[in-house]
Amino acid sequence: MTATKVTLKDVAARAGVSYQTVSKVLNGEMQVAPETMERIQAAVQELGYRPNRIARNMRAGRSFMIGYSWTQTEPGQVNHILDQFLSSMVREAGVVGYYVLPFPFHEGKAQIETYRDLIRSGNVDGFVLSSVNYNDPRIQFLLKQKFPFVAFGRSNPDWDFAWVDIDGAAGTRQAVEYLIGRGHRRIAILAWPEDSRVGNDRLQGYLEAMQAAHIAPEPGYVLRGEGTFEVGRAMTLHLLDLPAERRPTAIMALNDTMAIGAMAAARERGVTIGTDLAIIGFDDAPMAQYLFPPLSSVRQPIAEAGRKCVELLVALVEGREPEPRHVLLQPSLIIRASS
Amino acid sequence: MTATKVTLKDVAARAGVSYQTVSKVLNGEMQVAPETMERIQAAVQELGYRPNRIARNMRAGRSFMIGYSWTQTEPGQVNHILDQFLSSMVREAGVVGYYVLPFPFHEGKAQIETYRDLIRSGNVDGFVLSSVNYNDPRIQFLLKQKFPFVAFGRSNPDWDFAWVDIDGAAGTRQAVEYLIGRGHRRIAILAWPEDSRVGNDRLQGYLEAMQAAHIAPEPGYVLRGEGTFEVGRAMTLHLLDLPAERRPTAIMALNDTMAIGAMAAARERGVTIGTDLAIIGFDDAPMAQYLFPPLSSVRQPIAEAGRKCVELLVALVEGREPEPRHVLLQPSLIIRASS
DNA sequence: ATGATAAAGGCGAACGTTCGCCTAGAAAGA
DNA sequence: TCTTTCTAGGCGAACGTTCGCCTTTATCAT
Repeated sequence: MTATKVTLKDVAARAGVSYQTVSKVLNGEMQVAPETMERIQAAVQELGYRPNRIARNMRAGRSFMIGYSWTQTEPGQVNHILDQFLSSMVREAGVVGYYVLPFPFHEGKAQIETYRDLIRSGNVDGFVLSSVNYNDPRIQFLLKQKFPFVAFGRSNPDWDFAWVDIDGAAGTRQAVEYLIGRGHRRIAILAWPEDSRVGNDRLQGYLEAMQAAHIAPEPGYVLRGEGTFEVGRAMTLHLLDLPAERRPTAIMALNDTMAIGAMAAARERGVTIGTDLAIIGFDDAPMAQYLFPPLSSVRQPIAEAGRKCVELLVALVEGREPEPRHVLLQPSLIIRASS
Repeated sequence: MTATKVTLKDVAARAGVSYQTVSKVLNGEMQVAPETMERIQAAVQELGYRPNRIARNMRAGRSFMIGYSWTQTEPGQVNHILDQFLSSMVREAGVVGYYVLPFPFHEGKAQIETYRDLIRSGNVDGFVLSSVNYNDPRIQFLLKQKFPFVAFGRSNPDWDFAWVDIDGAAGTRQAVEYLIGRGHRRIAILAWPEDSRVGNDRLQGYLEAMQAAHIAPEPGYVLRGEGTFEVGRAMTLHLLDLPAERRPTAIMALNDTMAIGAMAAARERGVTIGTDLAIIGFDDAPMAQYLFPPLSSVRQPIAEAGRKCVELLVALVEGREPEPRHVLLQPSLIIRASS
């Protein structure tokens, strides 16, 4: 039916005014006689006019697009984050007249080239970065280019840029405090390699909680490795094979996948989870509640983070100083039968 | 540094030709003297020129964007599909010069309005639909508008449109055949409500496999309900509480969430999964391998589906007839300890 | 009556491309 | 020598907006 695109000129012709007038009226930039107003609105309705976004962007000299790219998880890993994070960004962006543009993730040098190309071709007005780590080359590049971006996650402390993050230390601290409150003293932590900023943050919360409770940190209780099921399982087997007086009574894992590995190890050693050994994970993966026993975990306000990223970025893009420039969101501890 | 946008005119000025000539040379639509060619290429390099995508689209009268929207899962549900599906679409689209535009999902009448707006504003050249079901209003609308789209999933048989789907019946059939091969005769299925096209497809595979093995379909073995943990658990409790001679020895669930509910029920009744009761799920959720015991499941080639959707859609958008017009991908059975 | 002011709306230009047609000069054929 | 045919490249126009400035007519105070 209305197959052909309807433009300002079509509306103008029908309303009997110039097309520029229609534009101004629709944008509320002009006073017109009430009857003219009505004629224009009627024409818009009848023809089903919508401003052409491309032409509008062309004129505006920008794209009203937010670039976003994510590291695809290996098969077998979950990205339960993406759905919530992206959905909330898309929604929030829509409210303020933007869209989110997902683009392919590339490793290595090609990655920066991708960002450069998107900037040069005018494809995006700004970026949201995720999977941020120390010395992130994207941050380095975008700072140098003075191109607007918001990082979901922190990086080097001496770099100044807008970020949104979840307070990983607070999450772990809360969990460990809970364990201490339940009488645990021998609490081990399954941590990540030292080059992980997120891992170090979360580990920090453990150290703080232990110190606050005046529990001397047993050196062998901080284990580091990749955050996989296998690593979590192996670490836990090692812990459970310690002599009885040094064997931990609780294990904090920096993500649920490791926690599930820990659960498998406990099962193998005939240790009852929840009574003999408390286990708490991090992320509150959707499956956590269905495990046996259901896994306690630290839940992150992902949707809120997505909203905030967009909010800060749009401010930057439009030349306003975002207030505040850094957002640290609080996770919450979800207690289930595993602890 | 190169903060200001560099345009064709900048390149042209530096190369000493008209900007239209630069355009044609870069698009390979014109023969020029080798030295001119070199000068142009040098200028492009030195200035870091990239064609402005908005202007290009403006001229082309289209957006080179593929609209995509998905139903956000309730908290507690997993969307492990999204990561793979979207990533593969984005990648494939990039290869052929398109981007994927995610837009907010709306329920009810507002949904069609969203699609209509995207079309009228020239925001997208076509759509990929997911979560398709019978009588899908989006399909109805887009067919009437003659606007290009590809559905990931089938709908009413008498509607003619391009789709990509995963052969759910084949997946279930394979799984049930496997169970029969292992000697099971009393096989129950945790199915979905009758208004689910996907659910009916998958159920069909069960019926076919049973019939092919000449196993009379026990009426009480086909249970229907929402695909949640709780429903799966309740159905399984019911099955396990049947008198011994009618109690099933195997359960096929139409998704992993129900299968996990079934596992919980078995545990509650002291039934050993894998020996006393075989359980097979569907989807091969990332967690399936880490459950206890690891859950057998039907894995779907999601990334391949995403690629195919884009491939078909781009053909439609560019006026070619996609060949073939329907793609039915085969899932594969992953056997683990639960069966 | 006269000039100032406001209200209502018109008009040209520009954003950065691509497309189609045109032209100047050189080479080639008659 | 004159016409034709290439070759290399130029030029105007258009896509659909928005923006700034201008014009016309009516209104008002002096």
